[in-house]
Amino acid sequence: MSRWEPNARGRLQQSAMELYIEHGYEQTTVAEIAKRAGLTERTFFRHFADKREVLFAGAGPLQELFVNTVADAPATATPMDAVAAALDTVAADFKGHLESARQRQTVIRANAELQERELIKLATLAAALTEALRQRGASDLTARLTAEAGIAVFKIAFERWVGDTDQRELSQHIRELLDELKAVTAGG
Amino acid sequence: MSRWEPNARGRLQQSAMELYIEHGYEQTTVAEIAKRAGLTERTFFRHFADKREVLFAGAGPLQELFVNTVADAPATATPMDAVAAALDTVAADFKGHLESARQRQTVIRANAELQERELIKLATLAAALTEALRQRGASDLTARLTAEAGIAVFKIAFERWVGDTDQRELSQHIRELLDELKAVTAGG
DNA sequence: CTACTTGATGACAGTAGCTGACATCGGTGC
DNA sequence: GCACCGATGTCAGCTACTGTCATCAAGTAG
Repeated sequence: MSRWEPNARGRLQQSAMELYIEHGYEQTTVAEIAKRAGLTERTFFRHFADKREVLFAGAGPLQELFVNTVADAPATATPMDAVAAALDTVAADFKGHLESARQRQTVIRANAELQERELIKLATLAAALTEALRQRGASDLTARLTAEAGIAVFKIAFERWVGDTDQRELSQHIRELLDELKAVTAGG
Repeated sequence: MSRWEPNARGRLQQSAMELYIEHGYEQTTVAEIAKRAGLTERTFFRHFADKREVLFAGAGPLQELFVNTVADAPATATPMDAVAAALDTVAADFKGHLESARQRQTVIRANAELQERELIKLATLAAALTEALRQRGASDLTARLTAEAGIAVFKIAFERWVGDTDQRELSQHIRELLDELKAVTAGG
């Protein structure tokens, strides 16, 4: 028998999410999160860099999925094609997790610090996408802009997905946004 | 004669900038900034919501300039045309301030908290742009996406402007990015 | 001229996020 | 059996940030 309960990190994530929902992010102290998880405040900070980071554990895997899909796209695909393929893959990955996504977004939308953290996660994702596109031979300029446009599409599609009351899938929102992007930039 | 030296806010901004450059953002305490400005820590927090905000006083006027230019664009202009016009106006406004922009970006790039704050300022700007485009009659979807694309162009152009060693103007970078955006979304 | 109000600042105490240093003690390898 | 490792606890401390009350020049009313 081991000295401690297993999965301290997971318990901290769950406790944090519960408390952020119950009382709000600002009203929750790290000490409370740790206590609910059966740990101390100091241990919280060994697992997560700060009070915000505990909500963003999924960012790493999401970025991997994005980057791998771009890397695996056929060599003939344009940069935007490769990004579109990644968006499809990611949309499939979110399928069935609408409710948890909604809860998380509700917490984040209620607090500016959390929005900041989400934005920098998306910016990091865009940087990783940029690098993946460069690996495929795109120019710096093309890679950077395509990545930013792709992330913009993802961000807006995601917001609409969790905000909508109808039954549209994330992948449908993404397709709509990609079409709209083409339309919006076509003129002139 | 008045009771205190005038322009406390400006003195705080200048002191903060100097100290962030001299010793770095993290190594600077708010008490030090206030002391250099001849004030107390408490007064710093009456002028700025937090230690980061003192670097972003220009965000408000910038947003106004963006929004007003979009609003004043001819009724026949497409949403992207209106945003392009705003980008031109903003580029003209930055002309001649390359060195101060560089200093500021150097400080921001060295610290994650400051990058987060910059990102949320850009997101707020995108939201304001979205609203301005909606006022012109654009749909929610079009307005949102055009605003985000425009801000992406601005962000990348600005980075290249302050990062480049050559003599290209911000407006040239913006034109190049707008062309590239069209090219990148045209395919398929 | 006096009294009252206003507004920017100072003084001070307190909370909470976050860090460094050291102790603890099951599990693991030799 | 012993040394080491790694996850956790304990504790002291710094600093960002807030609430509250005091201060006092300048403006305003009468």
